[in-house]
Amino acid sequence: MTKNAKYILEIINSSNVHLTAEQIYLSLKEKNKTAALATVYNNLSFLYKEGLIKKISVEGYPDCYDNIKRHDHLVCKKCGKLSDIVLEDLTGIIQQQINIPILSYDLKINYICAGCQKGTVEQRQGKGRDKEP
Amino acid sequence: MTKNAKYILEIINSSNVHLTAEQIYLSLKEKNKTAALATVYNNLSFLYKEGLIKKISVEGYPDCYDNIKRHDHLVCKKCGKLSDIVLEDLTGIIQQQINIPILSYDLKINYICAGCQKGTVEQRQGKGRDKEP
DNA sequence: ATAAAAATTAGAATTATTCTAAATCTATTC
DNA sequence: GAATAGATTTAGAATAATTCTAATTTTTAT
Repeated sequence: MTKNAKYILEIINSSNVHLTAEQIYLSLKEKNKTAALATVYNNLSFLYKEGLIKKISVEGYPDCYDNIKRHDHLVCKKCGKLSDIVLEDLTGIIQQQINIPILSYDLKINYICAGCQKGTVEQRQGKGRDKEP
Repeated sequence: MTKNAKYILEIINSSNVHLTAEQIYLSLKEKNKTAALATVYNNLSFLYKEGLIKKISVEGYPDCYDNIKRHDHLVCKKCGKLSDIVLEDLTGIIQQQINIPILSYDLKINYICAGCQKGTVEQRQGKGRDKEP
């Protein structure tokens, strides 16, 4: 594993939020001034193939990266906020109902976060320009 | 609801696969020769906001659209194939473990599809150019 | 029939990501 | 320790998906 790959893995594992490639790039630059965004993508792709990190896709937002500890996600339907939650392992319940062996599963739970309930939270930055008024 | 929106909803609801915006555009053109891709995006966005369709994100592949009947998804980790599966509703089990009210959930189950087990399936077309040799 | 509002179109623009080719770094051999 | 091969990184061009803009067309209400 190269130095950059190690740094990037460290950044992901020590973060308590879900970072995008761009955010990881900014963080990597603190350790390695000359790092390029392409290096981040190269290494993310390598780490992902090796199964050392997870990738999370939420519709309307850029992919972000996560550690591989088993956990699920909460997604706020209003502001897009993504957070971790640990629920019981559902593999057994799911496997009972499928005849093919399952490798793993991704569970995203949609809700409205506390901030959005109150109505005073700005939207998470999604793709493209601004979304709604 | 406009004519195009109706057509698009019909296309999504009557399809037994998961269509991308591009595929919906091609399908829409059969009904409406002059349709533009932007119209497809406009209407998908409208239908999504109205809760009339679902949007599915799989890392590495363009978003695709789905009907709103409750069901889960199988994702082949090798070729990216996305298919439907109906499992028991897990809302109860999940809600028991969370104090905030949940709206819904998205469950994606990772497996290796029959074709990939045998080894003779071409990869689903993802983003960018070709992936691996 | 006319005016106002909404939807559509075509194409430019944007964002996230991948690719390319040259440059740099690393490890290995003599 | 220099020469070399291989891997990694860099910088920027290229691409794909999606969004935006502004002009045009369609629909609706008057």
